[in-house]
Amino acid sequence: MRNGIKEIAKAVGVSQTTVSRALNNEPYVRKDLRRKILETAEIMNYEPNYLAKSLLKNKTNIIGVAVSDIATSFFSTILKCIERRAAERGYNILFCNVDDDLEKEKRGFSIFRQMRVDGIILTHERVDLQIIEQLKAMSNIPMVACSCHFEEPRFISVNINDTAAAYDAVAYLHSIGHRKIAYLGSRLDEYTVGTLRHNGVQKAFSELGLPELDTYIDLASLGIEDGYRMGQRMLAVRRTRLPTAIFAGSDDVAVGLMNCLMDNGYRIPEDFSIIGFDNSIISRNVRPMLTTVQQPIDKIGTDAIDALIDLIEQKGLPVREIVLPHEIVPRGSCKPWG
Amino acid sequence: MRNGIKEIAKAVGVSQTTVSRALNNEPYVRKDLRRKILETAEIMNYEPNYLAKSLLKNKTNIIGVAVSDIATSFFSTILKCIERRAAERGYNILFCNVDDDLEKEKRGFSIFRQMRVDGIILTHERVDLQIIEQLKAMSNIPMVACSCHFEEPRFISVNINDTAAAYDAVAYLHSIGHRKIAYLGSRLDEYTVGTLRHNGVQKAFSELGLPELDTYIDLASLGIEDGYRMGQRMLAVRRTRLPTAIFAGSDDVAVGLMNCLMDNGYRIPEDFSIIGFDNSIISRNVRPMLTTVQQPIDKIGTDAIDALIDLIEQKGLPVREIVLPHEIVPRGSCKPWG
DNA sequence: TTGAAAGCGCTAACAT
DNA sequence: ATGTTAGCGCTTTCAA
Repeated sequence: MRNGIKEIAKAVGVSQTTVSRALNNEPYVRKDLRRKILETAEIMNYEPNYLAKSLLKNKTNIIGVAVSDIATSFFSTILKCIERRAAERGYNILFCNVDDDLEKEKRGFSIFRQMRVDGIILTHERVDLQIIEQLKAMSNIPMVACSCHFEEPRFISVNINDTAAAYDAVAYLHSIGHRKIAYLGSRLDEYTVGTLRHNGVQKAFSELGLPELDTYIDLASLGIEDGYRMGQRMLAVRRTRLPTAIFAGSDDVAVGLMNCLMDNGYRIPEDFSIIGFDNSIISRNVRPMLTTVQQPIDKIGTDAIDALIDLIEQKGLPVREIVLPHEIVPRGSCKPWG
Repeated sequence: MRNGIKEIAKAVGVSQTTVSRALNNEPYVRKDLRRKILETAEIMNYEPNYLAKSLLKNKTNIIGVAVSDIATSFFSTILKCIERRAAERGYNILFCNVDDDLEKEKRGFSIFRQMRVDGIILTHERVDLQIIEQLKAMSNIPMVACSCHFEEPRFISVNINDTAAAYDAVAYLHSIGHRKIAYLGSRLDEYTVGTLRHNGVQKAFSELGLPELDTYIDLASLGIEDGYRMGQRMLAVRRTRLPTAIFAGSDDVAVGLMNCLMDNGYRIPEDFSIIGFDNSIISRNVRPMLTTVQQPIDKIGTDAIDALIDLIEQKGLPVREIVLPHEIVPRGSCKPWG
C-alpha cells in the first residue's frame, strides 16, 4: 500500500522527476502527460510525503504551540484562533499543553526542535526563567509570545496593556463612587500578568488617593474555585471592614466570588459591586451579568500567528511588541455607591 | 548552525554509525568513546532530526486529533487529557479544529495523511457521511472515535451510553414526581449524541407513560445561548402548558435556560426543576447548582488515546467499543413535585 | 521537454 | 567494536 512518486512513475512509464514536476504544477511537462500523471496519482490515492519534502526543503510548515492550560476558556479560544489562521495560511499546529510542569515544558520545546517546527507560539500564564534560557538557546527558531510578558528583545509579543487595564478597572469603580475597593488577583510571579495588573492597581490606588490597598488585596490563581476561596477569606478576615467594590483578576474569579457572596446572603450589586477581567463567555451568562474588562481575545490569537508566520516568511515588518486595546464593558454587576 | 550526526562524527573523528549508536544507547561502542560523543553532542547543542528518523522508520510518533470545537469546555478538557497521556507515552499531537466545516475537515485529514501520522483521534459532535467515506479510504491508519457515534466496525470508539443516560435523566425527574417534562436537546443528525439521547428520551416517555413528548421538545445546538433561546421559545409557545421539569442536553443549555427563566421572573427549582448533562465545571458554579448527568470526561480522553496507542503498537486487545459509566449527580436545581 | 544522479539526516544490513 | 554502503521519498541540479 505504498504509493509514492516512484510507483506512479512506473505506472505511467516516465521518470520520477516528471511525476514530481506534474504534481507540483511546474512547467515543462507535456499536457497530456501531465493529465495522465494526475489521473494516475488520483487513482492510486497518492498523498505526498510531507516528511520527505520537509527534510529536503528544511521547512515543515509546522508551528509548535505551547499553552499553559488548554482546559480554560481563555486559552482554548486563543488556540482556536491560532489554528484557524494557521490553516488558512498553510501551517499546521503541533500542540503541547504545559500546565505548570517545568519538565513537561522543557520536553515540549525539545520536541519542537526535533520536529524542526518553523516557529513557536508561547501562550502562558507563567514562564519560568529556565525556560527563557532554553528559549534563548533556540535562537534560530522564530518565536512569538502571546499574552505572556517577559522582556526579551528577541521575541515578538502580543498583549494588551495589563497595567493600564487594571488601572482602568479600579478607576471605573472609583468613578462610580466606590472608595473601599478590593483586588482579588493572581500571584506576583515574574513575567506574569499578575505582576503587571498589580502594578496597575497600585498606581490607581495611589493616584486616586484610595486607602490601604494592603487591607483589601488577596492573590491566588485565576479559576472559579480560587475566586470562591478568596471570597470566603475576605468575609472571614475582613468581617468588620468589608469593601464596597471588588476588582477580580478574571471573570472566573469574579464568578466564584459572586457565588460565595450570594451563598452568604449578600446581593450583587446592592451589597458589592464586582468587575471582572477578560469578557469571556461566562461573563455574559451569570446573573447579574458581569461588568468586566474586555480583552480582544480573537485578535490576540490571530495577530500572534500572523506575526509569527510573517516572521517565518520574512514578510512584514519585525514588530517588537503588539499592544491591543482593552475596554470596560459595563453590565449589571456594578452599581454606584453613595 | 547545522549540527547533525555528520558534524559530530567529524568533530570526534569517528563514523556516523558510531555516533548514531552512541546517541541511541546501542551496544558496541567503547565506553570512553561513547562519553566523548555524548559530550560533543551536548556541546554542539545537537537535537536529532525527527523528520529524517520518521522517514526512515516509517513511524512519526505523531497522532492527529480532529476536534469539532476546541473553544468548548467539554472538548478542551478531552484534548488536554489526550495530550497528557500521549506525551507520557512518547507521542505528540497534531491538532486540527474542524468546526462544522466539511472542507476544513477533509483538508485536515489530508494533512494527517501527508504527515504520516501514526493514528487519528476523532472527537466530534457531528460527523458527515463524506468524512466517513474518506476515513474508510484511509483504512491503513489506526483510528479511534471519541465521544462520537457511528457504526463502522473498523473503528474503535469510546463513549458513554448516551441513550441510557438520557433515559436515566428523564427517569430521575419522573422519580421525584414530575409528569410534565420537557427536553431541550441537540439536533437529530446522523451519528450524533443528539439522536441517541433523543431515543433515550423517547423510550423513557413511552415506558413511564409520560404524555406528549412532541409538545415538550425543542432541538438546537448545545451552547449557552442556544439554551437561552430555547427557553424563550418555550415560554412564548407553551404559555399555558409549561412543563414542571426540563432535561437539558448539556450543562451549557441548562445554564442558558436557567438565565432565561430567571430573567423572566421564575425561580429554580421552585417553578422549574432542571437537569443538565456533562457535569462540566460550570454546573458546580451556577446558583442553584445544577443537577446533571456526569460523563467521565477525563477517562473518555485517556481511554481513547490509550486504545489508539495500543492499536498502533499492537499491544492489548482490539476492543470494538468502550462504554464508560455515567451517573446522575443530584444538586440544587431539582425539587420534588406535588 | 525529459531523465539521471545527488543528497536532505538518519539508521540498518553487512562487512571488517 | 567500528566503518561502509544503501536507502527512506522526495526535489533539484545538470545533462541530454
